[in-house]
Amino acid sequence: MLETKKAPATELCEVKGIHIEIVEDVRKRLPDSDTLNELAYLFKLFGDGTRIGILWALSESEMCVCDLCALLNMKQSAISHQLKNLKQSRVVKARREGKVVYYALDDEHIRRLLDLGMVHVKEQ
Amino acid sequence: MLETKKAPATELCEVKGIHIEIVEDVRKRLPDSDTLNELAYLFKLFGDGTRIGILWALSESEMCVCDLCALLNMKQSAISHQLKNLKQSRVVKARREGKVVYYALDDEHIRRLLDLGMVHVKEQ
DNA sequence: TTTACATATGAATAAACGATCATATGTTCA
DNA sequence: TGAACATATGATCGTTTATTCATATGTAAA
Repeated sequence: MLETKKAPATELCEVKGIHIEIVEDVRKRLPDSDTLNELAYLFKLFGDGTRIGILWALSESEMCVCDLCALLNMKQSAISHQLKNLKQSRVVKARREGKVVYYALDDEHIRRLLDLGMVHVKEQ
Repeated sequence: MLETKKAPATELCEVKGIHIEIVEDVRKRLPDSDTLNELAYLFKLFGDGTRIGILWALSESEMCVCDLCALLNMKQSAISHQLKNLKQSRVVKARREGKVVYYALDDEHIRRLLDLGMVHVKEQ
């Protein structure tokens, strides 16, 4: 095992970049970082087993909180907490009927995202 | 503020479920939990600011690691670690040319996922 | 107006995660 | 063969996050 030579190449790497033209060109077309973070946050909501279970279930049928608990075998408060997150980002919507609150996917994009993701998973 | 009555309604809730038929019907159509977890993991990969930056950049152009470092202003090892995660799930692919490794999106589904997610973000 | 049920929520905690540092590996060229 | 560069990776660490518990809120029926 060798000792490091002298100066860390790492620092320079970031600054130099290999293909300045490409980097600058892509930078122009990159959404601003707020937008990218919003996008990341949307996907993060899909990126958890419990939440993806909720979403897939709701893509099949509107369901109340207790239905989701039973289906996914999770505590009621866990489901409620996650539904709150999903609702805040308009991924699901809620409708109260007496004591019961029914949840559903907010729009068709959500279903299409689920389907498209599944295509990638299924194609091995 | 009231004291709790007697027995926790919470436990029963999970078992009872309000709409047994719906729950059982949805259960039949729900993918098995391994598949759902794979799907969640795929979305989780999209659910981070650095990785979504990488992915959006690669949707514009093939780029090497140093290009991505410069573009996103991140340390080389951070980028490399994330590229490893993305590669493991076949979200990106790598091509070596001498010392330089070029990364690109693995297939068209990835680009479509990005676009579809952005539609949701943009429509306020 | 209590009781029971359905849902929501704050606090606490353990687990997962991303960035960093140090260093290793792989490649080219002198 | 050794110096320089590009990339990869293991270990560490601070932060984030999902779940749980306890309890609050909201609603309906007795």
